Amino acid sequence: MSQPATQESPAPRAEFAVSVDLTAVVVAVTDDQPRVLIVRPAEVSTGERLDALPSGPLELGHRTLESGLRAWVEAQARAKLGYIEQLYTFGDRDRTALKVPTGRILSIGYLALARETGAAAANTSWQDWYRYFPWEDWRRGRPSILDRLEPTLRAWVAAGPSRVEQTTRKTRISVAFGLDGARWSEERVLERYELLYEIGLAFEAHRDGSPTGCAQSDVPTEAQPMTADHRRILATGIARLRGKIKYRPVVFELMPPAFTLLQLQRTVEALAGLRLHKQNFRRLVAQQGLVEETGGIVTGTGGRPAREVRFRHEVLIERPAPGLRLPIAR
Amino acid sequence: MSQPATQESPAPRAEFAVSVDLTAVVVAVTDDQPRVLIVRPAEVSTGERLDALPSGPLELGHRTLESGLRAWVEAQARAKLGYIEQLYTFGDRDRTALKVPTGRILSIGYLALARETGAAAANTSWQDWYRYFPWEDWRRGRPSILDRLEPTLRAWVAAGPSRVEQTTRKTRISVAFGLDGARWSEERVLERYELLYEIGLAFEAHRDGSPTGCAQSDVPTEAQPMTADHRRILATGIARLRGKIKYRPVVFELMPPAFTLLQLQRTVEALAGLRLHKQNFRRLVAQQGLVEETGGIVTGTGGRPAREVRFRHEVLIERPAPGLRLPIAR
DNA sequence: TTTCTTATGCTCAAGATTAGCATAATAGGC
DNA sequence: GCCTATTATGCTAATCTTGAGCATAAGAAA
Repeated sequence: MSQPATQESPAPRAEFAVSVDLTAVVVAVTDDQPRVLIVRPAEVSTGERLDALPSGPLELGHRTLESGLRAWVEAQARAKLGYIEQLYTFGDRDRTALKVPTGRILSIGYLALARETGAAAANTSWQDWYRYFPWEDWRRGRPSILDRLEPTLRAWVAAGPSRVEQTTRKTRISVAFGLDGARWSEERVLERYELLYEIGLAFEAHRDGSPTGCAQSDVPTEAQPMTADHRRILATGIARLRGKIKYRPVVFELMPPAFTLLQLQRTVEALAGLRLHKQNFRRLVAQQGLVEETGGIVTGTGGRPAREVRFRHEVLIERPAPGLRLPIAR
Repeated sequence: MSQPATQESPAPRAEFAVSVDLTAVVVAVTDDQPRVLIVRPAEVSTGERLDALPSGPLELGHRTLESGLRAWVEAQARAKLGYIEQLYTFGDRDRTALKVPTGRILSIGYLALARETGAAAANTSWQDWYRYFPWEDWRRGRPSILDRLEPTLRAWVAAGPSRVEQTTRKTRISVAFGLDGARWSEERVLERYELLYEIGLAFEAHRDGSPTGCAQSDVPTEAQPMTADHRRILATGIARLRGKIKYRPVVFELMPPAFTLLQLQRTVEALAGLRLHKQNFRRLVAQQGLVEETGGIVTGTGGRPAREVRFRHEVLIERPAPGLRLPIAR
């Protein structure tokens, strides 16, 4: 056993070649659709042109990981990023089509929020994120693709090698996909994707040569795969964002400076993939003091004109961490 | 601008040497104190013997990052880890005493929960985490060290180069440290440490040669520093755990199989660094169905004997994701 | 036996949530 | 100009949740 790396250790030992990719999930909401910035690789070797997230290798010149990411994305998309947060670092040896016997590729995933600007740069485009996860959009009711996935999920449960394993599998699909009486939980995006990968219902599992529980022909064609582990990173980003909008005022990073309450609601609905109760949504926003009136009135909404509001930046100081509470003694 | 890394790209390019350290915050609670597994480096070169978290380099043999971490920690501490989750990946070029002009050290931090077993392995020990963050323990009221820190914080505010910057700084210290009427928020552990580092009230800032706003003599001596960026990783772990206990039943990973409600409360209090309201805490635990009676009675508590309870594992299936809710339309 | 300490049951008021109904104000078709 | 569809917004009743506390039970220590 070698010594742990400490302050006193010598220069980093290159046990093997590690290459670090900084990968971004850049989100915007336009026309009530959640969009993600996509890069189409210019080089085609296999004939497959898989969508990719903007990314690039960590370089010596990057002072911090975040500044490196910013540099790559801003160069590729010619857009300025606002809010950024790190998501997760992926480094499974076998979760890629590209097997490197002497090295390893790490992907450090980031979530960034932006406002879609008119023209995307060459080779980039904004894509509806439900293109990659059609089962995640419940705004018009339960997505029909779930009916097509369910038989394969059930078959995988039945194929469990033991009773105990079958029970475990049943619980997993019930909780993840809201089956057998369980409630759909919009935040379990990554859990669902990982389960589909494991079962073999994600194209990437077959591409990577991972062991799967079903045939490649069972993979639904309407769900677009992505290059490398990018769909996994995107799932992580969506899950994080869906969780975060509930306790931090991050939605406003996606809104124009002034907007109506319905626009705000539609944006949250687009992200959560759910319809929300209008009156209660408004009360929630009002009582938290998240917005203030600009004084403007927006007509042409097809009904009574709406008041125009803007984000109250003061809330960041006033109520910096809403969220849950412990029963604190005072 | 080079091409983004994609599935089709060749073997990873070693732009420069990247070495990846897997670092663990291993937490246990014993005698109502939150403890963290610490490694004392055997090699001493500078005369300083700084505490370190268990860690080791990512190696080719590690199938996943998590299994690599598990291997390192279990070898160093001779203990099995239970719950594990990834925290964050740190890679700031200049946040270490060790400047590597041709490479970079990444630290991937993990949080692991354990039960303290009798004897720690040689070179390892369990340390109270408030040894590194004495301002975080409010169980016996406001920690006095805050009185000693406050003048330097105020001086840093006053030293802001502009009125705007001074206001920003004032808000930052108020929110982070619960000054000027703001409420103490137990989750802002990392924010507080980062602010102290920036101001120069953390030893590590002086060690790293980072620009600081105060003299090294202002650094409080009762707060133990750590090697490399380990105190930053520990702060991240504490913050994550303090947040997580509110919406996931992770505390039970730290409890013995059977325990009393007061023991459970003291454990949560140890982690949160706060005193909790007893009756309300019990009601919370009861109404969520988190525990069930074992039938046992524990005497010798210094008062009326307590019922013995155990964690109800079924809750993981029944209520898989409590947390906040959006006003969903049904 | 008294006193202290902890365990546990119960209550009350305030606040937040869920699920509605009702009314106001515009656009568009006739 | 009038009716209707559509959206905006105000208001309410029932239900849950939370904060704070009182009262009693049952051991341990003096």
